[in-house]
Amino acid sequence: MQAHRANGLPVTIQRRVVFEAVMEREDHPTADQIYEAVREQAPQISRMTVYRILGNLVTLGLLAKTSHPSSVARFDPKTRQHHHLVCLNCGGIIDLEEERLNKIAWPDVRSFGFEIEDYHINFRGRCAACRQAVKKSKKTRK
Amino acid sequence: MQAHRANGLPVTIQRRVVFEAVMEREDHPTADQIYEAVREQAPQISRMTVYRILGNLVTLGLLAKTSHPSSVARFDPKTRQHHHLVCLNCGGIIDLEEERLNKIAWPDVRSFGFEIEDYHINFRGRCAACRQAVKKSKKTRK
DNA sequence: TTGTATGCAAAAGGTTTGCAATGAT
DNA sequence: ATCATTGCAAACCTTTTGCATACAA
Repeated sequence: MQAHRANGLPVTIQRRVVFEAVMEREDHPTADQIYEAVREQAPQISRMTVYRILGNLVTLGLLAKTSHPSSVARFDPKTRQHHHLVCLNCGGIIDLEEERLNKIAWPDVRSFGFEIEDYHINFRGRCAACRQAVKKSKKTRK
Repeated sequence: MQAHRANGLPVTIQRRVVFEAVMEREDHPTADQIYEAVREQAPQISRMTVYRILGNLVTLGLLAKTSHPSSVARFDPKTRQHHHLVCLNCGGIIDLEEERLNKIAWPDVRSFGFEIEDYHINFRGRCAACRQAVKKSKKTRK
C-alpha cells in the first residue's frame, strides 16, 4: 500500500484486498483465482477491477507475470530472483530458491545487441502428485 | 511426416504444409502467424485446422510451446536443449545455444517429490531494436 | 472539489468443441 | 470401405475497453 501512496495513487478497499490476497499466496494464482479468493472479503468487487489492479501491481514492479506454457496469466509476488519447478502434467509451479543457481555467468550476447537484466531457470518434470497418479494408473492397467 | 506415419496418422496436405512452415521458422511464431504463412500454399486451409495440427505436433513431441509472459501461445520447433533471450519490451524471443549453459547441475528437489526432466533458462532484457527505440525517444524528448 | 478507481456492459482476442463432409489408407 | 481429418459455425475463456458513477485525497 505504501507503494500506492508513493505513486500518488488512491488506496481503495479493492486495492488493499487484492494486494493482500495475492501477496500471501505462493501458488502462482491466475487472475480468476484471485478474484474468487477476494470475493469473500469484498463480495461486491468486479472481475474487471481485479484484472486492472493486478495489471497495476505488475507495472509498479510489485508482482510478476510468470512465464508458463499455458495461455492463462499467473502471478508471482516474489520479486527477488528465484527459479521454478514446472510440472509438465498439471502445469503446477513450485518456487525454488537456491543460491548457487543465482550465480550463473551471463552469456555474451553482444552479437545480438541484447542487454540482459536478469534470468530465471525453469526446471520441467513431474510433481509429486502427478507421479503418484501415473503409478496408480499403471497398476490399474495391469 | 515420418512421425505421422509412425503413429498411424494420415498424411494430409494441411499437415504437410503446417509442419514444413513451422519447422523452418526460428522466430517462435504464434498459431495465427503460421496460419497466415500457410495460406499462401494452401489458401483453403482453416484457422482451426492449423490450431489442431499444432496441438498434435506438440503432443507428438515434435514442437514445444514456449514459456512466455504474454497470453498467446508461441511454438518452437527446436527440440534439443537451448535457452532464450526474452525482450521485456516487445516480447520477442531469440534462441541462445551455449554449451556451458546446458551443464548446470540439477538442484536436489527430492524434498518436493519432484522429478526433473530438463530445464531451460530465460534471460530477460532488451533486444537491439527496442534499445534503439528507447534511445531515440529520449533524444526527442529533450 | 478534483481526479482517479470502480462497476457495468460489451467487445475483442485466442482457442476449443460439435458435427457433417471430405479425404487418406 | 473405413475411420480419422477437415472446415464451418458457434461457443468459450480470458482479458481489454468505454463510459457513467462512486470514492479517496
